[in-house]
Parts: sequence; C-alpha cells; structure tokens
Amino acid sequence: MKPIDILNETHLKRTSCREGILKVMLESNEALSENEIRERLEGNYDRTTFYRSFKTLEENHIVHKIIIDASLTKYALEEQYLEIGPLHSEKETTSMHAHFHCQQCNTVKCIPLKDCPTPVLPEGYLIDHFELIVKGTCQLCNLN
Amino acid sequence: MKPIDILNETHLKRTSCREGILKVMLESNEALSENEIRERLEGNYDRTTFYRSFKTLEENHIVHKIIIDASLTKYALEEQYLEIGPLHSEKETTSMHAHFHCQQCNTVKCIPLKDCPTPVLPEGYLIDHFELIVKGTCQLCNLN
DNA sequence: CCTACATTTGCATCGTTGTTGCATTTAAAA
DNA sequence: TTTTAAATGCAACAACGATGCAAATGTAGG
Repeated sequence: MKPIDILNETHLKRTSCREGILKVMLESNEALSENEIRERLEGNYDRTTFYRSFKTLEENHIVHKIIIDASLTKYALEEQYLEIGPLHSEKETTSMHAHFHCQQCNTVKCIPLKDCPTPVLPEGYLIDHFELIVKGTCQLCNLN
Repeated sequence: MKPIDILNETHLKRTSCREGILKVMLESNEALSENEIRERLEGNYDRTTFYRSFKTLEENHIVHKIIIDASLTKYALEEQYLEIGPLHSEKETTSMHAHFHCQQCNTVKCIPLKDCPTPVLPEGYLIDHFELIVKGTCQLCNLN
C-alpha cells in the first residue's frame, strides 16, 4: 500500500507532509519517534504541521501513538497498513498486539500476540481495551 | 505504615516535602497526579523540589510513575507500603498488577492480578518485565 | 482547465512539564 | 553544638504540544 492509497481510502487530502510521514513509516518496520520521522523526511515542516498531521492520522486510525515513558513517544502504522516485515508476514488476524521496547537499542516494535487472555479484574470493572508494554532485549541486540 | 517509617526504612532524610507527599499518598487508595497531590498538601513547595522528591521516592522504590498518556501522569505507592483499600485487603503476594484507567472519572488504580501469564513473543526476544494498562469504567462509575 | 471554497500550512505565541546550576537552608551525625 | 552532606528555592532553560490567524494549497464543481 502506498501513502496516496491510504489517504484516498480515508478521504484525507493528499498533502506532502502527510504523504511524507506515511512514506517514512511504510519503509520502516518499527515504530518511529517524531524526530526519527523528521530526519528521514525530505521536506521540512513546521512543528505544528507535524503534530497536526499526526493527530489527523491518529484520528483516522492510520497510525497509533505509543508512549513508552515521559521522554519516549513513538508512532506506528495500524496493522492493516503494514505490508512488509518478518514479524507480520504470516498475515495472522490478531486483534491484539504488544508494544515491545528494547532497553538496549531503544527501538519499539508492535508484536502480534497469538493468544492473549483478557486480564481478570475485580467485580465491577468494565474493560474497554488494554495495552501491553513489554520491555527487554530485541532479537538483534540479543545476537550481539 | 507512616511517612516517617517509610523514610527511615529507606534511609532517606525526613524532609517535610517528602513526608507530605507520602502522607497524601497513604491517605489515598488511588494513584494521584502531581497536581492532585499538591492540592491536598499542606505546605507549598517549589516545582523543582516536588519533582526531585518524586524522583528520589521512585529511585528508592517507594512510589512508581504511571504514564497513561501524554497529559496524564500519576504516581502510586509501591504495593508493600499500601495498608488500606478494599482492593488490597486480601494481602495476596502478587508480583504483577495492572494499571486501570477509568475513562469516565479519569482515575487510575493499581489492580493486583491473580493469574497473569507472561506474553509469548516471537523467538529471540528477551523479556525483562511487562506493563499492563487497562482502560474502561471503574466500579464507582458503573453504578451511576 | 479554471474557479471557489474548505482545508492545511507556517508563524507567532502561549502553557505545561521537567531539568540544571547555584546559593542558601536544613537534617542528622559526630 | 558544631560540622557536613543533602535538600531546597530560585532563575533559567529546553522539549513538547496547543491555539489563533493570515497565507497557501488541494479538490470538487462547473
């Protein structure tokens, strides 16, 4: 899937900022921070434009924000827009994924979970959804 | 357990700011934001002092920070220092707890989890620990 | 293809959160 | 009580993110 297709599909205007962000994200197989995206982007955009673009993409369920801690926020494409990457090649239809944060190389990846039981909470709590953040060492860092 | 006891036990100086923060947190059965704590606090402290106090309490494993999203950070006492609250009365020795965020009243609570399986990740990932954030409606809001 | 209109962008400005350096004050050990 | 290491308050700074407004741009309709 290409940036333009995604924007058309969601009835968003195809502006160069949005296209650029999506292009960078489609080429990456991990979640990226605002700065990581900006570095790989061709054009130069105002911070405001950048934030507004993310907001729009988020509201239209194209990307989602992953907050690891106060100083580490990353963005990832929604699963349906991912095309490549070894982790997603099996085309499973998992509704649930974890956010894996490698404490060594500081990368964040969405990891599809095969069987993830809904946590059991005490009586009276109504669960809308849950988020799972896993911290540790990624495959690449484990090899070294 | 009293604020002073906690500070003595961890060999921290008993300053009025630390004592105040711990007093407020011991009296609450939910996680509190910086502002919520400041409002309930008697003295008036500089923001810097406040942040440094939290940092010290965190480093000494007395409280932990819970980041729900970019504009909602709360602090909770470590389980061992909690004394009251219906949710903790059973004195289970759970190593794992979820952070429940009520989307209606915006409160955050630590919920002990009875059986929480470690998520299964693809080959090569080494898990240090994981965090579970559950969003939904709390007991109190469900009654209304 | 051109026009009109709604949307998006860039800029200036503001607010919040959190950090750092430094001089002063305070807690606690001697 | 004295000493000293730690904590505090203040000023300044940096990063993140939001808002209002004028200018630029994308797109639908003719």
